[in-house]
Amino acid sequence: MAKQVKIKDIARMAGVSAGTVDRILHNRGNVSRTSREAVERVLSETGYRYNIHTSAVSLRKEYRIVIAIPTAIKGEYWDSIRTGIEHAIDEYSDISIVREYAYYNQFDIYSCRASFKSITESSPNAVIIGPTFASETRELCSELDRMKIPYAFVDSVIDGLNPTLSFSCDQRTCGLTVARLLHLMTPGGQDFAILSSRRTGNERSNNSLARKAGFMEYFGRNCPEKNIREVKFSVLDPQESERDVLKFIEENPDVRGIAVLNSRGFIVADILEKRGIGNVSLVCFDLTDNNRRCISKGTISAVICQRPELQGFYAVSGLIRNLLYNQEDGQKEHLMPIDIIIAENLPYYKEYLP
Amino acid sequence: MAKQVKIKDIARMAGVSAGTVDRILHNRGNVSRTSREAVERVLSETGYRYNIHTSAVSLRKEYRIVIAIPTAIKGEYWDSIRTGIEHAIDEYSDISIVREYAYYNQFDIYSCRASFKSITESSPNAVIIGPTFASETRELCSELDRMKIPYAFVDSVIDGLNPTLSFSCDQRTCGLTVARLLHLMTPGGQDFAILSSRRTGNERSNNSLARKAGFMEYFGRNCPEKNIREVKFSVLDPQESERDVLKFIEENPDVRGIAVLNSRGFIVADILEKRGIGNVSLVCFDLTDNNRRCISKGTISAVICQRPELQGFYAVSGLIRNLLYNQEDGQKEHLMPIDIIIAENLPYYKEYLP
DNA sequence: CTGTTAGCGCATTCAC
DNA sequence: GTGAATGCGCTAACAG
Repeated sequence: MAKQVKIKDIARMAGVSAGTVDRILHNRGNVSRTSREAVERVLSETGYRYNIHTSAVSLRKEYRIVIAIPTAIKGEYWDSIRTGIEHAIDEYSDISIVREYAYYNQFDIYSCRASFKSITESSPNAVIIGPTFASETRELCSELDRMKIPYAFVDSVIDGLNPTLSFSCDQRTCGLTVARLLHLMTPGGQDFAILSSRRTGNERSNNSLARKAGFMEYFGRNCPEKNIREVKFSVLDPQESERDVLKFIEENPDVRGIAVLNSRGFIVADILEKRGIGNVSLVCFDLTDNNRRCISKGTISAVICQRPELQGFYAVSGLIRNLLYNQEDGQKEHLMPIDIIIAENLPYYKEYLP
Repeated sequence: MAKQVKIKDIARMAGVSAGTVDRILHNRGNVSRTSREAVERVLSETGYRYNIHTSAVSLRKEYRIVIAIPTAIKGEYWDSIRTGIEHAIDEYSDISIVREYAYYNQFDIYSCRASFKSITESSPNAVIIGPTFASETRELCSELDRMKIPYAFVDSVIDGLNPTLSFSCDQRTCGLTVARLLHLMTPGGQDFAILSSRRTGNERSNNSLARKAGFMEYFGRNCPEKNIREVKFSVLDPQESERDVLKFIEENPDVRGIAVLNSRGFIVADILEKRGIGNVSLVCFDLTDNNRRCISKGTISAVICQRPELQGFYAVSGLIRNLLYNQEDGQKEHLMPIDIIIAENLPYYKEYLP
């Protein structure tokens, strides 16, 4: 039963006017110590929370949010993040939000630099960053810090930076989970493999390392006798992919379980299917359209989903809360749930409903 | 870029006043056919959506929502639903919502009748129902229909009724998923078992049947050679439970995988652990505190989670939207995702974050 | 430094 | 059947 008390009430109770209370609530300065103390006391006594609706009504500014993420190709990982972002902007359509995408090519550091440069030049009200290149991101963030522009990370976090908010999964735990699933999905398997992408520049390299560490940790702890092979394959050139994968399979006929520690599991699945190799189980990351197709078909056994849509959604809503209501209170680093998708629960999987 | 246009704009464009537009928007009658048509045309042309904030501000009514669910014991299934409900009410604290719980004992049909009777007598603005007893629920709903009170189902749905909203999982698919997990978790297992609760009255009986059907369907389709035993055990009297479970294990030494098609998996897990029976894997439903403990410990292999908190949350928010904004548009029946929880992804599992 | 005041967009009387 | 007028709680500009 909080929320009855209004700004006028606490003004009266503190013996000041509504304007003063408002100044205090928004750290807008120009308030005497005595007033501030009186008001703050009443504030905490009453547990005042202002009405988000009336607040939004009065506060009729326009906010510009720039989103700096790798190019979002329909049905792929970054597109899910984008979907969540759009969803949030739509949900908050009562507040004027202008969003601008500053896409960059995750394999091209120059495109990243160009994109990041344009951001600080346009001085937006907030930024959402899908960090790929560490040092470029660092530079961008230190500039944003200087300009006092809030920013949120999605997908992953760069060490040593201090974003307003971040949304990502614990990648070591993802690796553990993948290992567990692969182990389960490969009854009697003795040899396992990690396939990772060759030539992906810096692509989420932190993520990949942590995933691998988790994966190895699982097998080291639970079945040190298993052999874990590792090989890189091309994810850009289909012919090369096929050659890489088939060569690996030929040379390692005892491998029965393959983990692809990125979202490109479908590439491997499609190759194996095409060649009629059906006795190998496959686990990978991210519920992209292609992976979805392979799970239904059974050529991928399981996928780890990091709730990319929700990451995007929360990044926007969190930044809006920060901009509108200075809500710094909450947690800053959010570790998302790690979802497990198999053929059975795929049909009903979605990240939000209404 | 919708949402620029306001009520005054469309009033002007239709050559009427704001009041008339409002009457049309809220089906409040007293409006001429010509006006209505003019306005509706402009409305659809502009894709008008009114501002949820200003709307909420003006619309300063108090709403009473009654929640009729089985008694929520801390850390158990219905308590998660309750948590989601509370969370939503808190989130909507800007709108005056009074909630009243009409708990009933899910094993006592008389308590259910009494609880349901009190509901219609108090004529609330909306009702959330966790349906257990089918015919009692039917009666309640037909009364609510008559009184034109919107109601939402959580956890499950009763056939032939027409709730404003419903949130539940597809139980057959849950059964399939449990079967798949149990199959995976029990390498080399030949005999499997379903343990279900004895003496639970009508407890979610529809759910149980559908779950079992899904479970049997999986094994029938994928490994018809496996034997599926079935036995009931007490979930109320610990001594009796123990006797039931141990007797079953003794008589069926070849069973290596047990599915408990309700949330009481921990009871079986604890008994097995106590007796040092470690070679049996166990899969059950719902991430209760007890099940959580058993998953961490490894005495339960996997759990299916039906996002009860989100069910509660969405039931409230959906009803509020219905009450405030007559938003009948959206989908009515919502089938929740089916989450798979194992030891690895348990630590980060949560239903919402910020 | 402080109090007063004019809206924000919408819902709802209340005269016409 | 209709339009003008009032107020919701809060913000921000302005006058002191």
